[in-house]
Amino acid sequence: MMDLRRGPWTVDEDLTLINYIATHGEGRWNSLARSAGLKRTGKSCRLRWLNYLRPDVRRGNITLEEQLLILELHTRWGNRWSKIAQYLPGRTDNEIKNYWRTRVQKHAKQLKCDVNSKQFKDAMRYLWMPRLVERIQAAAAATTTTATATTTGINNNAYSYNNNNHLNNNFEVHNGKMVLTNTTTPPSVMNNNDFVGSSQITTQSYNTPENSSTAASSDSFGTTQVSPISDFNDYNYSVPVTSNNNIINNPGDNFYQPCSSQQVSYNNENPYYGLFSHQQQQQGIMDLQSMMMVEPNTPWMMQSGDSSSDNFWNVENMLFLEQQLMNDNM
DNA sequence: AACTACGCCAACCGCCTCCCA
DNA sequence: GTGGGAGGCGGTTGGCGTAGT
Repeated sequence: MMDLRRGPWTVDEDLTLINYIATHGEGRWNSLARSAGLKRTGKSCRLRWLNYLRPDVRRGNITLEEQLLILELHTRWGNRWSKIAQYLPGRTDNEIKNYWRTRVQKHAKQLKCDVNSKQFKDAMRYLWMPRLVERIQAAAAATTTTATATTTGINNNAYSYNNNNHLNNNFEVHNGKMVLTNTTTPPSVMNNNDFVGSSQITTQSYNTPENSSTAASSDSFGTTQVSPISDFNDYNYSVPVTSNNNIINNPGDNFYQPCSSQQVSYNNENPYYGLFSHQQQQQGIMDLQSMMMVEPNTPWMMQSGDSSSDNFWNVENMLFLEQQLMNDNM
């Protein structure tokens, strides 16, 4: 009650908390705070641990792949930050929430529309997300020219407690397809309904650095079973479409698709292939054009060459998008 | 150099649910 | 059944760094 500290944590406090948890484990945060001699509330200790000190917390910029995933998952679940965070290993709900508020809402502000408005959601779907896919592809293409990537099924992703040596991507590209991978503990509360529709959920060992070299199958090795609930490895990331390429607005169980040769993928001719139906593309571009017409010099019309990581609606993109739609018409 | 505006993000707050006595 | 504690979650705030003037 008395003499409780607030505000930023000191290095000493951090070390005290880390050492205490290393010895006694986490949980029962109020008594933990008292026992460890920290003049903090249990809540404060819990938050500090989960959002900052936890060994597997991932720091640094949100990658393109993560941005894409956040946008997609937010369209499904809204502000369910903790649920979204479950799909971005190493990222905290706080971090994702901050990303959304600072970056995404900034764009909505630039567009002079509400972040929850149809206008803005269309802008995300028809501009931002395709642009992200395109950039991810471009980056992947650059990578694959220097590396001989093979697709054999399960990836060997070592589960690691080293902050900098894991979790760099939830996606990898194999044979030109975005493949959702998971390199750490899958969501502990995930159930099958959250995930794959028709495909079989299998269990999988998550590997310590010691056994990572033997992780090329879904067999259990009997070592360090972290949370073998569902197999995150080797799922294509794609915007789900029906057989006639109509986008599934609420993908539900079909969102993450298992790898298969029939998987809709992106190609060089039309990066938006499989993303949106022709009608939706038409409607989307018309909506966006009408937005642009209102105020042609709105600040979100960035100049090309701006390399801002989340700048997606520059003149180049708009022209490119329009060109693609015109080609589609022919 | 000084000041201001703005973006980022760690931390806090309040409400809710769950669990257990 | 119920009251209280613990933990979880989403919204909000405030401090710090930096870019702009």
